[in-house]
Amino acid sequence: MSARNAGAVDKRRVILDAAIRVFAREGFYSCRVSDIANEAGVAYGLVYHYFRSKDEVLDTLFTERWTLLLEAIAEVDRRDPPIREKLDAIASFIVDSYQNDPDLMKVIIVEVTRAANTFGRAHLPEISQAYDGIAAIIRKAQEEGAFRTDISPEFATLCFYGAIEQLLTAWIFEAIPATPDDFAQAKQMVVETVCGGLEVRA
Amino acid sequence: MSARNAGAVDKRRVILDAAIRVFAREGFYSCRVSDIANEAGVAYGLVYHYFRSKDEVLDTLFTERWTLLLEAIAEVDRRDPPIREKLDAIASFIVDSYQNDPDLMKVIIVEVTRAANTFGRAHLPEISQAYDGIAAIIRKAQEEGAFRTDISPEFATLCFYGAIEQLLTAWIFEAIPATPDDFAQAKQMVVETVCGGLEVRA
DNA sequence: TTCCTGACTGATTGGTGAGTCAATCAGGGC
DNA sequence: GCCCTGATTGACTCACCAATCAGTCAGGAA
Repeated sequence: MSARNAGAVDKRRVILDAAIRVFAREGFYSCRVSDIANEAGVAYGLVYHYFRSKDEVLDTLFTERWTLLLEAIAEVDRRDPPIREKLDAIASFIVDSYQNDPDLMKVIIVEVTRAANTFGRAHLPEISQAYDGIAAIIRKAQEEGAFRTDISPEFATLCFYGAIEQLLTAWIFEAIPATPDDFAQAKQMVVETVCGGLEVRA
Repeated sequence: MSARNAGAVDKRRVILDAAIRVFAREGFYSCRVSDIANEAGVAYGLVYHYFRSKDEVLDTLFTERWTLLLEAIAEVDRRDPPIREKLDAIASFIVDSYQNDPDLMKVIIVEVTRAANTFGRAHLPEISQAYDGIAAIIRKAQEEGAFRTDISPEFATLCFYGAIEQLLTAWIFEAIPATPDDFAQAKQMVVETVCGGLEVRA
């Protein structure tokens, strides 16, 4: 890609990684593009060499990661394990993502999936796609008789995804502890609670 | 209060109501203070006569409404009906608030409770107070043997509140229908799902 | 009638920060 | 050696907007 830096770092990547830290620390609106450039150790203008605008930096970060989530959901559905394992795999993917890169997940949740006027609206199709994927999985569980049918799949999805996002929010706000143990317990408890409420009673 | 307008409207209130609409429509950061003044049909400077800053307008809106939520939670706990009714009352209060004034609830959720860098951090004590209230209610249900004890009250609260907030978010994004029937069903289904997952199995 | 208070006005200011652009520099092909 | 391409730089521009402030106006008190 770069002739000048054959073995050197990809500056575009460096800028994106710096942007994650800056957006997480100061918020998208509060930070300045020069903050990103400084954090990346790069000249101001280079940000505009690689990205058309400040917005495009955030769009890129979101799309990169959300694509992985959509793939994870599709993969789970393809392997077709028992419903509990499916939901566990999805919850784990999201929680693990946070554990591995809390700053990035913070940015995605705070600045995109919950930003109803700006980026959230813009990325609504991709966000909805994730909901639809989860809803399809739940619908199948209902058809197979594992889940009760008096709660719509779309609604069950909102409960499931909402619980996970609230969990991440609590970590983001540092309102609950975040040791590796807490992460492990949390996944298990979300699945336990939601599946518990959706399963057909014996 | 006003000597000049003895029988006239309270301009402070007019400004707050206009701010709700403007914040909901354009977002706190994107809108200008002049938008609020125009919407209120009031001179620009009057906003600064009643409020020290743009921030203070949002702070006021949030605190006004959140106080009502905290009172509702306390009241439910005081009356001490069965646990299902308690959670139903809380879910109903929030969903009804949205139904009655969607713009205000949109602003509170999008701009405050989910704004981890700005207003959310600032109002964390009040937000946490609501969580604590709900957690206390769930803890009592556990002590009385109605709820299973292997899921912590704090965690159960996150699931419950997270599901509700995700529901509102879906309405805010216009991702799900919002007829009076949908509101009624929604409350019922949140309580059903979460209680279902938390109750002790027969 | 005069003065005082406080609601109300809107032009102005001052700071800020996104995006531009002209210039520099390094490497590769000829 | 020379040109071309594209990465890289950072000073500058320009629009925007929060906050200020000097003033107007209305009603009540004295």
